[in-house]
Amino acid sequence: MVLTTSEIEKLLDNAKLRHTKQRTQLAKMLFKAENRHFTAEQLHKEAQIAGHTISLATIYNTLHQFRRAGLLRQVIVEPGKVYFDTNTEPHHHFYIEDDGELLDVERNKVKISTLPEIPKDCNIQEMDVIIRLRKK
Amino acid sequence: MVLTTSEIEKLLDNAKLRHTKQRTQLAKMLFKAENRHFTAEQLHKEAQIAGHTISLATIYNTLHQFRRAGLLRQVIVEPGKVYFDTNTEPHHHFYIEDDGELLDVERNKVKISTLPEIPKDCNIQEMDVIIRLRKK
DNA sequence: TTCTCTTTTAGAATCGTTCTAAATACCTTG
DNA sequence: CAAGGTATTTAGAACGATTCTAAAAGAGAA
Repeated sequence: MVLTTSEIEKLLDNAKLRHTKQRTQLAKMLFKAENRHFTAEQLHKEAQIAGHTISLATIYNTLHQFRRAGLLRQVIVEPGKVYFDTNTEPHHHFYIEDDGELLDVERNKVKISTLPEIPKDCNIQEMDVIIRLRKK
Repeated sequence: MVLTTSEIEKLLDNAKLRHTKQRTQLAKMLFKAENRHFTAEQLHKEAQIAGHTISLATIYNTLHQFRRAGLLRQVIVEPGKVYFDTNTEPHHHFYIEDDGELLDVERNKVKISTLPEIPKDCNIQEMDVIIRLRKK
């Protein structure tokens, strides 16, 4: 299931971003029924294969704009590389170290029953659980 | 409490690493009673302030050797920067985003009662819990 | 000592990402 | 529709952390 043009327009409007060719193309690639994990470079390659001309700088700009608009989330599992995730619900990850693949773990699949005491001058911003896997 | 020279020698022997001036200096800086979190650059500055002449390349080499020997662990919480941790026991972290500080959370302070099903061709390598904090 | 192998080093190279400044696109308003 | 002003895109330079390279220095054995 791919978003229709008017759904994309609504999405960009909500994010207070102008409708441009590049943003529309990227939104169409990203926001489908299934959630996705990808890096900026991967998305750039994919866009080129799809025949879109879009610079890497624009990929980065757009991903950060989408992130600020709450449409994407960053996942940090490896030094020197940032993954983006279209699933913005609270949830966790499997990370398959052999091939750098990320998989979602639904929030309710990891039950955390005790939490440590938070330093008194701090608030919890987010909580990441990463289960690192290796292929047998 | 600082390790004695002979304790350092034992540590390097166990890691099957020759006793060199640089490795000894770094081991003395790192393995004290209290666990530490630091980046390669931070350690490099600290060594220079302590009056040791040691190149950044050697810092990196040595940290990776210590890690392979199980004396250190890497923590990945921020894009483009690797933290090292002298605490090699299974445990978790607070990460104070405002100033990039890492704090240990003892393993038993986070009780994980349910785990998701692991993909059948994989083994759990490690499990990281990072609680991201912001100062009020 | 001398020989060999390991370690250290400065500096170059690399990689993902961000920055810069110029070109282009978009959206008003006349 | 044209003009003007702002937003966006872009190529390429710059950046920061890390790794690599090749040469010099150090350690250990004979």
